[in-house]
Amino acid sequence: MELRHLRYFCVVAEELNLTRAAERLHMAQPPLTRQIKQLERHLGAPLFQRHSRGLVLTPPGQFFHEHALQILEKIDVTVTSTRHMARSKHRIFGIGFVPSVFYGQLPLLVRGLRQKDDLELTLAELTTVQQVQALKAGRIDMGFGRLLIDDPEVVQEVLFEEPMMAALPAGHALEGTRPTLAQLAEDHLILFPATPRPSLADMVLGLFRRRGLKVQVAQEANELQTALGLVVSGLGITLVPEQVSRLTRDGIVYAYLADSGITTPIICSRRKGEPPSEVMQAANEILEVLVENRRSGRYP
Amino acid sequence: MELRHLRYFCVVAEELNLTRAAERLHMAQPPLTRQIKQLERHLGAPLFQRHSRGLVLTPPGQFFHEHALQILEKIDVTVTSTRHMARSKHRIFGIGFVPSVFYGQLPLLVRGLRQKDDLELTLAELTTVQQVQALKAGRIDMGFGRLLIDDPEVVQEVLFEEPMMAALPAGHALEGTRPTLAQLAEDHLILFPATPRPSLADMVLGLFRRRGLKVQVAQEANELQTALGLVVSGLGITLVPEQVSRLTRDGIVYAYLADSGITTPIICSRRKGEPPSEVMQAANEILEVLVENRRSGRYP
DNA sequence: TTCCACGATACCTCCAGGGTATGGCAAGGC
DNA sequence: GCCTTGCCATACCCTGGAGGTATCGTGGAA
Repeated sequence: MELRHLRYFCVVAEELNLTRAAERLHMAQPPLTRQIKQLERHLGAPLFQRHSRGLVLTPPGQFFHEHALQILEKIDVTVTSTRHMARSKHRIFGIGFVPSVFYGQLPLLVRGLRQKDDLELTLAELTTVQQVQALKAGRIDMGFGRLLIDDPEVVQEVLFEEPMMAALPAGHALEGTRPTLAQLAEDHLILFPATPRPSLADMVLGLFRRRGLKVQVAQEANELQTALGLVVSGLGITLVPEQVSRLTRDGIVYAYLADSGITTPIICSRRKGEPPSEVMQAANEILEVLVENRRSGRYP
Repeated sequence: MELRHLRYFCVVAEELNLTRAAERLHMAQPPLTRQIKQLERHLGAPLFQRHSRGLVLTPPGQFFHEHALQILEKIDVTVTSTRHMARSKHRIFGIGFVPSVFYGQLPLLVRGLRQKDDLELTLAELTTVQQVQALKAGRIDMGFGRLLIDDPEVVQEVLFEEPMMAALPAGHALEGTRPTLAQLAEDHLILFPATPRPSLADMVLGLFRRRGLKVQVAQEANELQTALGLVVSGLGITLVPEQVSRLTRDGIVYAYLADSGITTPIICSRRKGEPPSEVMQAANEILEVLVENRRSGRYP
């Protein structure tokens, strides 16, 4: 499959007529028909129902159309940004983070670093795995995630272990108790983030799996707050880091777990063996203060 | 540019050696060199620095690598999901929504619909524009967004107008006041969601633009809570729908605006002229109750 | 019944992807 | 200092496949 397949498909999906789509694409109708058939063979899924006067998208065709558009859009954006970047001329300090660590002290680190002159920070939402890859490739300089990853080129430091709490719909039978993972496993689970993986979602699944507990995943959400919205909807329960519970939300109650040791680490990742730059030293100092504050319970 | 360019590029970026990359790709080294050069010409950006013993990624190359991997991954996922869907056999009621509407009553609509037997809901995070496209294509059946879009095939109903509030870092000079948009325009603005566009971000930009106010966008974030994290970081301020302020967060204060009429609509979009199915009727009834509750100030 | 719109197939052309051969450069080893 | 080696870039070549035209088959509209 090539991009031209996606491009051709999207135009056909919009026109629902191969002849008109071919005109838009400045090509003849028969080769377009063949390219669409080639795409369908590759996917092993019919994307259109053929009729004597035009086409109708099948449900898989509708699904594929939605995502093909997103893919083409992301490609456009990536190309444009890459071109833009090629014209830019300055060194930046890149920080990668998973969104769930942005509820605690990380914003204060960013605030501290921003007070330094002549430093441009870039912040990228990346999974921990992506952070490790990005560090190795030099795309970021520091990463904050939740998963321990064994990589000889990257050093990971556990800043602290954050307890996980259950997020339950208000009125849930377990409200006001300290539920066990076994009790929670009887409910449906809402996972976040949906993609990319592996992520905190997989860590959560691992918690249950290691205790021989089977869970039913009711839904996945991209954003943590969307997951909480789904909890309000009654689709199930979710597990969140403790800091998240500080944002009280209608329809949600949080509960500490009865099981001990149910924590998620906040992990700082750096490249191994790299003498720290001045910026990195400054970041490390700010981090030490933040970790000490967190350990001693001093919040801003 | 085709997908093979991205595939070749990613292998080269991993190996940093064209000869080894060619071996991995089961092709000869000279055509691989040409394909990479072709990609660089297309981008108008050098992706590698050449050395006598291998390559080094340039910063644009690093950036492009990160995104190319995401694109290829999304393609893989899309292909797999499309194949899976082709084997599936059932009709679903699809709801599209922008994340910021999931802080209010939408979760209750989902909860209500889930009580109906034999109904499978799918929930998709989509911009309002994407919702209109998805409705027309039959990919979803109802959408909840923030932008009015004139489309002859889609009916939009404004459920209610939600006031926008300023989210300020605690300690901000405007804390405890009712700031004007002009005052806010003097600060940096944090926008969300970053992509895709147009979205609530553009609606916010429009608020300032229509009053002849220029804003400086300090950063964009994908998630609303990440944007709030950036506010905590001191990067700037952001505007959020009123419902969001119910989640109090350390380091953030919310302020009603002095200007009147600064609201964001919650809009329900449906296909035009379609006789409502039983499910659609049920959804409409639940919505009416929710809207009435919201108007009369009765919260659950 | 006839006409037309439309997608699918058969056959054809030619270009671009991938091949081999080879050159140039620089780092490493002796 | 010289030779060897690793590696990327260019020149030239071949052929498979993308895209072309011609035409057929089907079904809806007039």
